[in-house]
Amino acid sequence: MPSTQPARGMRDFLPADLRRRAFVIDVIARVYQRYGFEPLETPAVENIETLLGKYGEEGNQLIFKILKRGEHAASGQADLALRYDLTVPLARVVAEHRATLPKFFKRYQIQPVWRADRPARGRFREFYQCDVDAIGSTSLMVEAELCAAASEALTTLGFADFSIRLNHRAVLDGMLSAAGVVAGQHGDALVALDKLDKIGRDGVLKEFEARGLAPDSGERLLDLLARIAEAQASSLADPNGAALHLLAEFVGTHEAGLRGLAELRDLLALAPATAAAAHLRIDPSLARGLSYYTGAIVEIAVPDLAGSLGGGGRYDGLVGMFLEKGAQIPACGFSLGLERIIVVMTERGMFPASLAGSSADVMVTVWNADARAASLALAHDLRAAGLRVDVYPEADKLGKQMKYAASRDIPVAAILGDDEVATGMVAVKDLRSGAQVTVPRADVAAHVRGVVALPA
RNA sequence: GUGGGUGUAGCUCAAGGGCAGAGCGCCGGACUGUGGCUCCGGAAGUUGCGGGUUCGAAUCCCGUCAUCCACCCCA
Repeated sequence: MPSTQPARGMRDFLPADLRRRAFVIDVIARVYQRYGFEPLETPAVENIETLLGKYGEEGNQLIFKILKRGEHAASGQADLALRYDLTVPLARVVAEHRATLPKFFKRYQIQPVWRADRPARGRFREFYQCDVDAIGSTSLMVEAELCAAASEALTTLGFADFSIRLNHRAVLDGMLSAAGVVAGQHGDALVALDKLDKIGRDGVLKEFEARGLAPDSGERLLDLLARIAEAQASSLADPNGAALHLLAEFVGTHEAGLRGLAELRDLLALAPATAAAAHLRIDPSLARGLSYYTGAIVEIAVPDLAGSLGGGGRYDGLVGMFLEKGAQIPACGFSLGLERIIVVMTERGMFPASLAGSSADVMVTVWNADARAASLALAHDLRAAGLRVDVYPEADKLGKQMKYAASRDIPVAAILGDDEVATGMVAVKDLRSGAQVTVPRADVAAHVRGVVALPA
């Protein structure tokens, strides 16, 4: 007998799970829509060349590959793959439809992605991302609106204590160059630096050594980060300004670094007018793993989760990888991780109590075989009146039917027995209070509404 | 990918070489027109799977799969 468990890292979503997921997705989608983003869906499967080389070395290995079919099946070669994120498929779509899409294309996309990763707490092999991206503009207005949209989505869900860590790839370049890290080793240095909050100062220095980086470069970078953290803590009125000041000192005349700092200043100047205002925090140690980012990068953190709730950034070169040589279309996007949000909301008890409710407002009982049609007819009328109605499917003993309704948390039973049919009445029982009244058949819907406190 | 924990009834868990158990749930009855409370009875397990040690294995050993935790990485 085959196992009844879903494949490793995959999950079945039972009704109670799905209600919570649908609630979160609905909140996020509505906020995205309010910011003028349009819906998009793309296939689960992409040609493998579409995905390869877009995510960096780690990413390439985590792509779920689909072997060639037919006579090539034995070769182990893959020509298709499950999508790894929603950003690369978007870049492909933008390149494919660039002639007809609006000049500034703003889309949101809430779909599953797949990674051949080892499952862990809050981490799965199939999981949903909630992406918003704006294509076609290099303006920092775009970053500001994306941060605002993500902030508003989280705030609407009930999060108050999140921070949006903010950095810039060009600033990182400037920092590393100023610290004496040669261009070819920037990636290694970033990976090490990114772990500062987990492994501490000494851990980062060891990483530098392990990766063949000059120890004094590491020292200088760590000193800078420590000075910035200190300055942020002591300038509560303007921690971001203090951080930018120190970064500017350190970066000196590095051209890209100066450009990045100017962009961060620009973004911070725009943010006070948005929902992201209180949440943005310059964090010079933020690097992010994906290789396609070119400008501002952000990540959302909450205190009680090791990983992030979401992240994003500017990727002005990605769409160009699907275009004729030299062509480029600027883009910037943000992704909220549905699973992470649900984990934290569940732990904190943030879901509204109404989500735990039942699947039906009322259950119609079935007296005996002859009464089956009468019960269906009653259910039909109640449904026409807008109620959610379950009909017990068999003519079991009434006690069993009541027990079933109670076990499903259905608040009302409509009992249609011989006596009721003969007199044109229906017995309506409130299963929560035990109160039962017999009302004329025509009044059942109104009465049930009253019992479950629905508006007429 | 690394290290560790755990797999026994539908669920939560006992039994640590000598007859596989409890609570909850489920089914039937006390109550043939009414759930929750009570009482009585019942069904239910190849102890994850495969091998080994032993007179005898849920228990010890090896392997394997699943799952959880901490790392690595990420959403």
